[in-house]
Amino acid sequence: MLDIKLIREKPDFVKQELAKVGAQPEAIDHLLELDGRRRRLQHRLDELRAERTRQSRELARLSEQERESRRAQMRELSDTIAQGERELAALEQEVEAAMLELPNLPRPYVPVGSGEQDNRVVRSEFEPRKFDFEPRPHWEIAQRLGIIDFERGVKLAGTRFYVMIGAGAKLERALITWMLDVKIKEQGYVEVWPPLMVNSAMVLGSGHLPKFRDTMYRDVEDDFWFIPTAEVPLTNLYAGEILEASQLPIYLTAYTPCFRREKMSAGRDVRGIKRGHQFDKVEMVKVVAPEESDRELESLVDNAVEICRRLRIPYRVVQMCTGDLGFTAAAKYDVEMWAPGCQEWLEVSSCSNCTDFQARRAQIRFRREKNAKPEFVHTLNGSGLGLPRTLIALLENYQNADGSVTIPEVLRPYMDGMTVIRPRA
RNA sequence: GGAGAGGUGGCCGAGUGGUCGAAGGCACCAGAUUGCUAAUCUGGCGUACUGGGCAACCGGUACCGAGGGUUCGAAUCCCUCCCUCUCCGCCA
Repeated sequence: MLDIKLIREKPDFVKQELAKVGAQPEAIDHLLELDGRRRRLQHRLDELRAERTRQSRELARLSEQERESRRAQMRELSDTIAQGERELAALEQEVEAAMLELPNLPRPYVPVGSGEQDNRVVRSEFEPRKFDFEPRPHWEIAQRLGIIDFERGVKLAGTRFYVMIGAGAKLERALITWMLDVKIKEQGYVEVWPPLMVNSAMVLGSGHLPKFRDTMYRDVEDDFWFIPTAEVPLTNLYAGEILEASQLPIYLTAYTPCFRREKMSAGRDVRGIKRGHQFDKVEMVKVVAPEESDRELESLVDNAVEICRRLRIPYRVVQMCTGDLGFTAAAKYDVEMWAPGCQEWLEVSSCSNCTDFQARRAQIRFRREKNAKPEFVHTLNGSGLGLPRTLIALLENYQNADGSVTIPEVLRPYMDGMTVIRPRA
């Protein structure tokens, strides 16, 4: 959510920034009109209520007969107020709804652009491996090894589901545990095991509601939403709270399954494990003081990249232009791994500085000093990393001519010393 | 799922229709004071919106789990819901 005061004071600036991210600047005019009506009504109501309180207190001192004589007129005043309150509530809801639809504004240093084609590769490492055979796509590798069963996944749940079996399941678990260990032991994150379902206030706080309602699974009986990412529970961990400056920065990490309907991507990436309805992810979230967030984004990217480096898989970091920031991000970097089988760069992490956008929605604040005014924190999030795509890159980069897959060195201790996954007899 | 108890400011805790945003205590902050860690005194000490000073301030309104209702007036009465605790039932 944006700051309504900023919109009131610098509407032209806000419009200009919204245009950069591809939003409709006209929404601001409508919003200002609503907001003006809301404020005028609120002011009139405040005066009426003050008047009622004054008169009510007067009545308290009068005799029953005197009271009776003024009751009708008091009632009229009360009715006027009640009607105004209903109008105000409706207006407030309209303003709120309009505010919730506005995306975040970009940081000043983000390159202006209209879409993917304007993104910039800012760094990369490792040359793509030269194969002396035709590298296979991961679904072929996995099927030959018998570590991913696509047919039975469909049988159990439906399309976009798969089953990992034997060394595949173990490799998934090894990746999760290893990534968490790096986050916790080396990068200063606190491990969290959050609920996988949250209530609607939390999904609103993270910015997934109302706009991305259709992309999430939910329980129809109760107010439960399956998390599309651990960003939701982690960012909301301190929702509604006022933190002390000494508590910041807060670094959180969690491994969780994530659930997505993928309705908007119907028909895309249907092969393999690139885009499932359920997938594993190790997530990182930072809660920081506003002046730190730009710097913290850089280190968040470093934290994600470190996983790629240790796996020794070719990767690149892409800086998103204003047109590709998405709804909540004010600045964003994607980390992509090269998949030689699929012949594409796979987004394994997306690191965002959400500035105070989520903090406003979720009311996460902090005090610089004991009796200082509360200020909104800045929140950041990034994958560290997404499992399926990391696994794709791993299988495709570490495949051998005979169909076996070498296990990266860093993972061997987590695989009971296994060095190669070979086809099952 | 059933029965009972309860949800008040950072915490504890009063308040059962009328100057209650809410006593008191603790904690915290500022100052004063006592020549030791510490004690004592005074003052301050919620959030949001809003009007004015357009700054350190002064005023208005809202908020006592949430939402409705009764009333001239509700933290206080009524209804619904949510949550916590205790007991019972059920269950992985």
